[in-house]
Amino acid sequence: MEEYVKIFRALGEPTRLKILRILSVRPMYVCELESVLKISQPRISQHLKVLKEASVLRESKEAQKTFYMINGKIMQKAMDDFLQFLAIDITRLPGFEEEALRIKLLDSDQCVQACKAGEDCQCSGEE
Amino acid sequence: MEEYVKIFRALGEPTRLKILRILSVRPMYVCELESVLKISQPRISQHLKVLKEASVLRESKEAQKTFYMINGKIMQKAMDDFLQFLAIDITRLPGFEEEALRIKLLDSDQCVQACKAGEDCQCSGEE
DNA sequence: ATCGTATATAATAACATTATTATATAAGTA
DNA sequence: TACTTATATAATAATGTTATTATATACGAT
Repeated sequence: MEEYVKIFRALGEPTRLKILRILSVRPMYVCELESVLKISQPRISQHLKVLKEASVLRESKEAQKTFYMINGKIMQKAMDDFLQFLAIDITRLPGFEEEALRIKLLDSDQCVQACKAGEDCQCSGEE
Repeated sequence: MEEYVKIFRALGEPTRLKILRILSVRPMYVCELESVLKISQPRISQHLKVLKEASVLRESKEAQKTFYMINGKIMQKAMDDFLQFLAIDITRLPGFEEEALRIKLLDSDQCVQACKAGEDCQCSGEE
């Protein structure tokens, strides 16, 4: 799940989306991005780092320059995988063991049964 | 673009992804979520609000209870649209007029020409 | 070696997000 | 009406993110 958090968080920021949109025209050097975006170089470098760490971008060092390009397939794949992650049977999902159990218990859970039937509902603080 | 920022930011948070994953088992009342997640009710309500404002969730009020469910199609659509947004010709993209122009100028831009040729490169601070 | 260029990193200030605690609203019940 | 329940909202403290300014690294050229 952390994978999805990382990629969505990387994408959920306007400057980074802008960088991404520009790099999708063609791969660029940092100095080219600077020239296109008209924002400071450290700001660009930091955002590039976040995108790179989320595997959205790849870099290619050329002497003292760095060439950045989109990892297009990884983005498509992450989104497909994410929709799968939502669709798959929760009992098979590592990290959701307790939640899966509690959902099962919901239906036999007095409090929630009552809740669903429109009776008293005090579902918190138990266990 | 703000649309994408909003939805990705909403998805880029572990508690919210967890909520989403659980609601994808089936729609639930807030009190059920509380029971499954074992986290505080205001915390859940606040995250539900963020997800709702990103159109990822819909709610249905039933008396004093609120039933939350996933807006599955909107998520699929947002992701498709996003990949389109990256693929479309940038000169046709509202909000990217200046950037499109500067990319065009890149190739006629002395500084960047030099940069690409491996000569001196001082692409910032101009204009 | 020294200098300049391209990029990265560190430190910091400004700002935003998250979780908690306390309180408000709104609906059903006695 | 007063009481309880379900949920939302407000205020706050703790934490994380972003932008800036300053500095470091690493490479090429002189």
